[in-house]
Amino acid sequence: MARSQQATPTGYALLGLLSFGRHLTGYELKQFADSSLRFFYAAPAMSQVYSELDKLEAAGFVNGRETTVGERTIRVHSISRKGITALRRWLAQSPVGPPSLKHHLALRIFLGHMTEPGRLLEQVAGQRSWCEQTLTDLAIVRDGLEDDPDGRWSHARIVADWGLDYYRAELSALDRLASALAEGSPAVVRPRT
Amino acid sequence: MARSQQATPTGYALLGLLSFGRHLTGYELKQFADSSLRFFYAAPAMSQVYSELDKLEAAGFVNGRETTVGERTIRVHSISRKGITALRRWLAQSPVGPPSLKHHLALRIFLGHMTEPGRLLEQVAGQRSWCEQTLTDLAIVRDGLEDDPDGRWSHARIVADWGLDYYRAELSALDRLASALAEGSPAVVRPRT
DNA sequence: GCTGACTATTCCGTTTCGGAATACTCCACG
DNA sequence: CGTGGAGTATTCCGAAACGGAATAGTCAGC
Repeated sequence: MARSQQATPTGYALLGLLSFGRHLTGYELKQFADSSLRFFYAAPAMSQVYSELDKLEAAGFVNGRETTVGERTIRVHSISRKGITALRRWLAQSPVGPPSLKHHLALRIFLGHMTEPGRLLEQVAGQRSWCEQTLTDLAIVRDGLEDDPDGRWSHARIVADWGLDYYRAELSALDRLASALAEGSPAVVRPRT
Repeated sequence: MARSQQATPTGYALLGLLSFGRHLTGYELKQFADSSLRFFYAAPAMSQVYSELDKLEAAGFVNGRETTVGERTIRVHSISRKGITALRRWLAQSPVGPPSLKHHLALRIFLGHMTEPGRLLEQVAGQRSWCEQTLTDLAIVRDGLEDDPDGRWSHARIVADWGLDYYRAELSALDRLASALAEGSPAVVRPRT
């Protein structure tokens, strides 16, 4: 029976989205991920959403129901009782790894000896505006969670607030970074090796 | 000639490590990554270090030299002139994507409606101690960069300082997270702040 | 001379990414 | 109406990244 025991972390993340109780197509699930997971857990690729759904369904964790809309048949997914159990177990038992971060800008700075200082500052500025954008996007999401009669989204609110903290800190770290670079650069007339 | 044009991001990251001028085995390169990249750019798997080195060498970006040590032949790698050019070009031209983050703890919180509150707080505490550990590790690395006669590590210092900011912020966000959770579930007594 | 930690490399299967291809739906505009 | 473009829904494919285990030599200490 129990096929490959467990789903993959991404599988559980998607299962978790379904645990909010909605019945979603792969496409809708992807949209949901893009407006929630994306702020703290790199949203999976479209293709992966579908392949995970297949696997989750094979494991009996989600139920897929086909519906016909005009010419085409679409597949709507919901979490199964078995899926709920599996998810609970995973949440309770699987070790929580350290966050994994790929900070492309930090890599650029680290290798700053191979770059013109001006370019570096541009890149920091670019990052800064991305960060501001993300912050406003998140603020909008957070506001949308205000109206929550049955308390289903209370943890989502906590995470959103955490995210606001996180991105605000990111922003100010970016500013300090910019100063540090500006301080260091003008003095440094470097002969390129 | 030019095989697949460019290396992969991880390839460039490793090439960047070699750009500090040392001649390293795959193993040493991995160690170097583990003590530098790891703080801001998930260090690549051992296996990947070797496969990237192969690709970089095939592209002419690194020179591999075999040396014999007793019974075995080891391969020492250094960046080539062509590699330096390629790296510079990549740093100057490739767009700097947004940081990609997989915050496993945040996912757990987000799905908190499927978990016991106590378990959640434990997980936050676990994350907190990981974070403290990382912070002290990074502080040690940062100290080691103090002695830098030829200024080669000046950007590394800037990144290290940025990282200290980053992880300190992470830590306090974690504490606020813990309070938010504790508030929501009054049953639980909060451990020391 | 043995043992165990460290150095060095390779292999293999799975997970994840990313983008393109396909095709239907629905609405707005002429 | 009817057509075209934005949005919905799914699939395919190849490349990138991960992770852990297997193999094997080196070197120190006992």
